[in-house]
Amino acid sequence: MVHSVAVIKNTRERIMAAALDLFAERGVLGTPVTSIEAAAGLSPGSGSFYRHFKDRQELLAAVVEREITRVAKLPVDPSTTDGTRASELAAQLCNDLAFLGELRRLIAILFWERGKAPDVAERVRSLMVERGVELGIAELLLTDPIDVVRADPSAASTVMMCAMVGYFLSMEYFGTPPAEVDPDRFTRTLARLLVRG
Amino acid sequence: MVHSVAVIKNTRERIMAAALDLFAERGVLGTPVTSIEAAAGLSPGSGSFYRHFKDRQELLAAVVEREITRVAKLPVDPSTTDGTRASELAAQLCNDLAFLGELRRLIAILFWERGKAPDVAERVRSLMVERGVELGIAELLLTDPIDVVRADPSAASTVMMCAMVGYFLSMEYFGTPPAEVDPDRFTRTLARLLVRG
DNA sequence: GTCTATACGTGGATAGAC
DNA sequence: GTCTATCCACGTATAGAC
Repeated sequence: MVHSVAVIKNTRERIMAAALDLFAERGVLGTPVTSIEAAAGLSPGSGSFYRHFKDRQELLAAVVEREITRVAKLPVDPSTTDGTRASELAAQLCNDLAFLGELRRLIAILFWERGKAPDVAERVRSLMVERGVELGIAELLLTDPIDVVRADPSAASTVMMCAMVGYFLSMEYFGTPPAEVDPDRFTRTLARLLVRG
Repeated sequence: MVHSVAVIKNTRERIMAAALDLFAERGVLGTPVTSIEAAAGLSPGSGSFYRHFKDRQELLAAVVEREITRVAKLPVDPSTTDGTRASELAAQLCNDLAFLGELRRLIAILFWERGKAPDVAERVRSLMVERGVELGIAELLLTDPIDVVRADPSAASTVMMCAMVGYFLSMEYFGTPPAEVDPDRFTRTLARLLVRG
């Protein structure tokens, strides 16, 4: 029974896809429903949007939920987490940078929404931490750690995470890192500060 | 000749002071002129605002300019930059964290304005970099540096700056650092990763 | 399910009295 | 220099035809 399933993605999908980009780019307040309609191929100003969502807030919630789910399901690029050498950690950090790239829109929306959505902030934060710190990296740091890491492993993890987040956000919001250092040099240097070899 | 100078700060000042906070808190788009008037003790909805500024954009420019000037003039808390020991760097980093605190509103406005004000982004960025990296810290790192720092000093500086910025922004936007690490532990650990002793 | 048309509210900005 | 009053643009949201 085929029921002639629509070949073209249905409108609800197109609205969500368009809104994700627009919300990340201009913020929720900065993207009127009219422009969402336009971006979704609907006539701007017609209330066609409202056949699919109650209002902009409901759309926002749906979009964020969907994107969190998508990102959470992304496979954890392994890159051999068994050894302890700096080059392996550097590779792991490169993966983490890519993961932050996937979180880009969510982070942008979060920043636009500032205090307005503490629950979203918390969920995005734990996505970052779980992926970046808990899952593999912490153990990597704990394998034959240097003195500083041994002295306070969670502080060292925090430094690592903050450096990554700071680098990523500098790129996103300043258009460039504090100095002119490319991702490869950055992750390599960070890794060498944290582990032996 | 006293000319009876106004004891109460004049309205233009009050508007700018109010706007700085409101813009940082809710963004420019998120703070109607009416609310600026209210916050400045004027009747909201009266156009009294427009006797002092042409429009909101002009106000924004004035406010940002003024705040950049204020922050740039802040004295560079010295905290003895002569030695090379980790505790001294940590102290310096604590000062830097305080300095980022002074930049708080500018950074917030910058984030709200995203791509809209690349010139402001550049100026805030250089305020950060000049204060944090160029001015004292770079030399500190170069005095009897550890291998990693010697190998690529500007990459190491970048890691340091990014860690600081990442820590600061995590506090501001997530309400907490990636893990529960207070500023003191954070700066101490970061310092120990970067210098001998 | 999308359109045209429209009612309504909020906020930007000006006019003119005081 | 601040007020009241007002105009206008824009965006939200609904009604009803197709």
